[in-house]
This record gives sequence, C-alpha cells and structure tokens, in this order.
Amino acid sequence: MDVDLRKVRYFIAVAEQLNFGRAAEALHIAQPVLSRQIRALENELKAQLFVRDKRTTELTAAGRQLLADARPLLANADALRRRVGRAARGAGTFTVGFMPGLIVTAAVRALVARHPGLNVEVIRTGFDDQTDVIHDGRADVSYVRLPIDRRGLQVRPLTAEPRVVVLPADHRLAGKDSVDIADLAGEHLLQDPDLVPEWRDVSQEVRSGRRRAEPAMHSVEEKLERVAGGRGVAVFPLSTATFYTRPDIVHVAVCDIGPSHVCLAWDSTRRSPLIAEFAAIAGELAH
Amino acid sequence: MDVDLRKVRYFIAVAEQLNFGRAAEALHIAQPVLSRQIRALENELKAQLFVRDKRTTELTAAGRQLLADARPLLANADALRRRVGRAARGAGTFTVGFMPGLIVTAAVRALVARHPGLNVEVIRTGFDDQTDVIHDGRADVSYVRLPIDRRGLQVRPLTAEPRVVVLPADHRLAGKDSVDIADLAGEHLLQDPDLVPEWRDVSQEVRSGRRRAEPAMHSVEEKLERVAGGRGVAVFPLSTATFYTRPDIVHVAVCDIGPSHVCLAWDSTRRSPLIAEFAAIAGELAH
DNA sequence: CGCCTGTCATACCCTGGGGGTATCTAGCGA
DNA sequence: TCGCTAGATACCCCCAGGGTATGACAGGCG
Repeated sequence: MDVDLRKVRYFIAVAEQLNFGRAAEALHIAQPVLSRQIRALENELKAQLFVRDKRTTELTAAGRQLLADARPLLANADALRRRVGRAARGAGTFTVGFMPGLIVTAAVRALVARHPGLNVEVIRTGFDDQTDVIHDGRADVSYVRLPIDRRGLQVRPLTAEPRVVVLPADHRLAGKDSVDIADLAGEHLLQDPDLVPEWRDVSQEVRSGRRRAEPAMHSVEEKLERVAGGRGVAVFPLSTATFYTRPDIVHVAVCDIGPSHVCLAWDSTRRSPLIAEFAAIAGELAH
Repeated sequence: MDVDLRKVRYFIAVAEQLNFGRAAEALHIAQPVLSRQIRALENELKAQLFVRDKRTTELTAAGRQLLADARPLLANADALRRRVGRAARGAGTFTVGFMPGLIVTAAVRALVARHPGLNVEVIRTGFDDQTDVIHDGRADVSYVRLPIDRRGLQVRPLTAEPRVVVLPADHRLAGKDSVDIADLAGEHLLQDPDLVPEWRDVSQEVRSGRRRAEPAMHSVEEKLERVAGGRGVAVFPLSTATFYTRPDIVHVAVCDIGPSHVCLAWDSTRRSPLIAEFAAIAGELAH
C-alpha cells in the first residue's frame, strides 16, 4: 500500500555503497536482513532496483529514479516531524530565518501587529545553511540570498542590493570611492568563484588555472579574518559588509558587478495562511 | 525513527472525520486498532494530536500542523511509487504534459535531437488537472496556464497570449473585430469568475448577486457545447479558441482583459538534468 | 587445480507490533 | 433509569522485521 520509509532509507544506503554488507553495517543491521528488505521493497514497488550478478551490484533505471526521489521524500518526512514537534511545544509560533545583515524586524512587527497572540521567532542562518532551516522544519520562511538550490522551495524575489569588495584597510584600493572588476584581476578571491561570475572573466588566477583551493570558511567572520590578514579579498552584499565593521577592514563599491538578490523562501509543499501573509508583507516592505 | 506513512494516513482519516469509529470504517479496519495506532503515532511524534474528551474529538495545534503537512507527504510518496514504476517499465522515458492548444512538438523535438535514445512521450491534460499529472508522477514536466496552485511545483514563465471571448455564431457581437469587457456586462460567464477578474467589476449578475451556480464542466468541449446552445459565453486563450473550431461558434478579441500566462511546471523536489534541459529549451523557444 | 575471500542468498528462529473480537466506561438523551 | 454512542482496555493471533548460521558463487592466488 504505502511505501515504507524504513525500506527507502535502507535502499539509499545500498545505492550509495553498492554493497549490501557495508550498507548493512552502516545501518547497524545484519546483511541478510538488508537483502530481504530490499527484495521486499522491489516486490512492493513491482520494480527491480538492483542488478546483482554475484560479484557486483548496480542500479537499474528504476533504482536511479528511486535514488533521485528518495532523499527529498525522507527529508520531507523529517521536516514534518520537526514541525509537528515545534507545534506541540511552542504553541502557535512562526519562525523566520535570516542571514546577518538582513533586516527582518519591520516585517515581523507587521505580522505580529495583525496577529496579536502570535509568537514570532527568528533564527539566524549562514550563507551555506540559509535554506536548510526551511527543509528541516526549523523555520517557516527564510530570507535568502541568491544563488540557492530552489528544490522544494517557493521563492519570492524581494530586493536587489549592490555588492562591494571587502579589503584590508591598508590595501592599495582602500581609499577609492569605487573600483571595477578589472582592478581586482590580480587579487585572490576567498569565495566560490561561481558567486561572482564576472570575476572569472578577469581573474588572473582563474584564467591561468593556478587558483588554489580554499579551506572551508563557512562564516562571514572567518572570511573577514582572512581578509584582514591579507590572504585575499571577498565580495559581499553592501548590508553584510556594513553589518560587520572592523577597523582593519574597509569596503569599496564595485561598479560592474551584478547585485545580490534577496528573496523570501519557504517550503513549496506547504500552504499556510501565515506564510502567505508574511510573504505579502515582506513583498510590500520591499516596495 | 522514521514516521510510518500508514499511521499518517490513518491520522488524516481521523482528522477529517473527527470520529474514530467512522474513520476506522472508512479505512476498513476496526476502531480499537485505529485508536491504538493514533496513540502510537502520538508517542512516536512525542506530540498530542487530538483532545478527546469522552464525547468529542478535536485537533490540537500539533494535529493541525500534521494535517497540513501530511497530505503533501503522502502525495509525494505516491508520486515516487509511480515514477519508479514508470522507470521500471518504459526504460528512459520523459513525459511532457500539455493542455490542448499548446504546441509542444518543437520543444520535444529539440530534446530528442539532443538525446537520440530518449523516449519522449506526451500526455494531454485539461485545465483542472494540469498540475495533477506532475503530482502523481505521470508527467515529468507540464505546460500549464495560470492561475495554478503552486504548491510543490517549480514554475517557469514562458509566454503570455491574448484571451478572447467565445460566442455563438449568431450573437450580436459576433461580427466585431474586438470588444471591451463592458460590452459583456449582460452576459452569463460559463466559468469561475476568478479566472476573469476584470469581468467581476462589470458583470451585472455578479454585482447584483444573482449569479447562478454552473454545473461542473471540466472540458473545453462541454463549455463550447453550452456556448453554442446560447447558455452563456466563455473566455479562452486565443490558441485554445482556435484549436477547437466549430461552425456555430466564433471568437472575438477582448481589449481590456489580462493575457493568459503559459508556464512550464515541474515537481519542485526533483532535480533531473532532463527537466532542467527541457526547461531551458522551452524557455528558449518562447523567446 | 585447490583454497581462500568477498559477497549475496537461503534457512531457520524469536519477538514485537499490527490486525482482530469482546467488553468496559463515560457522557448524553429520552 | 435505561439505553446509545464513542472511545478505551484486554486479550489473542500471526506476520514481518530483527537475528544467527550457512550455502553458493565468482575471482584471486599459490
């Protein structure tokens, strides 16, 4: 009748490892049990998922299809759990996620004004986990900056704001009113180059293929620390740059770079009047 | 660990009926079993879902939250089943949904040209079920006309096309090149007035509150039949009106009415390279 | 060739939970 | 007071999910 999420989880493990024994180990069950469950899943779906030829296991077309769909389904189920748990504890709370630098108070106050009893909370996110808070049910809506993975989300554009380059205070460009991308050709960018597509065209290190890999820096603070240390430069939205002020760091407008787009995002499978209302308010406040 | 979809289905039945006995009957199980399963679900989620006070059952906040999320989750699980089933049978097929009047052949041919082995199929939809084919897994993408319920979908706008009013051939306005909304003030609209918001402002029957309920007409053909019979008029996108030609029916452009927006929609939880590619092709062909 | 190893399937057992029926209990209406 | 309704409790059965032990088969290696 319904698919069994436990079996789907087992399937994912096998599909990832392509080895029943190791997958069983990862799942903390015995290998024969896993073999049987996968067979049961194949019977329930009336579809062969693996080709096992005594020495190696591979996915079939149906298996690849299931692998593509299975993770979002499990993620949805998990988000459902968390949302129900939240609803059970904090009665009638609405949670808004936001990245540092984005101002959400106006929209939150407008929502509270219309729903006096409502308990609105905010949750801070980083750039890398700005959509995670939606998927795992910690937030009902979240302010996000593009680009994001739109899977499972509904996204409403709000504003665009200029981006600036963040430099050490003693940098040769530090005093300028504005710079061009070309002025930064020799700099090392402390970010994923995909975030600044224009920079790829002029960067010497990208063009020469000698760009070094960056250690993972997940927070703005970490990037600023490296900027201050002269290890490179970073491009931030203006509001982020002004939010984090340090005496040893300055920011300069970049003329020929695309703006940062701020959107409101929420789980696309949900329809809650509160979400719709908040989206309308946020859109209104963004002009 | 994982939520049990069977229990979730049981929960929905109880939440709909607010009566364990009738819900059990609808589910074809005995009432004590249902009581126990709901309790088990409450324990698994660590959240009370119903308040039972010996005479009546009501949803708690957590229950309302679960009810809101449960149906999309079950729908997702069902769509997964179907997609896997399709992948198991027709190996490597890509299915495009479309409404009559929309031309999909160009995009389909472009996709086939890039993937010679790929088996692309099309499935015809009506206006009412244009998104259903995506949710239940029958189609990978679908051409849709706004307005639609965007829940669970990712939508890419393609084109806008003018809308026309469809009239009996012997109608007083039948010969005109174009008409205004105001000219239709006295007519009976054979559609949901929400589809033609401008019409609400001028319609005599809506303003006087004397609009009669229409019997459900789910197909274009049925509406045309009633138009031909002089029972009212209908507003269609131009391509739909030209697609269904009948000698006893004509269509006339309406100047001051919003266009029909055609979009490509697909399941927002999925990311398939083929979907992305088809969306790009469709966007390209729409200029 | 024979042996070992890695990998999945088979055979068998045990237990928990999902299914059932019978019955109890708390309100409410006549 | 006597039902009547609706949910809860008690108890039973049995299948499915967990386990262990072992088989079957392919490939590598001495």
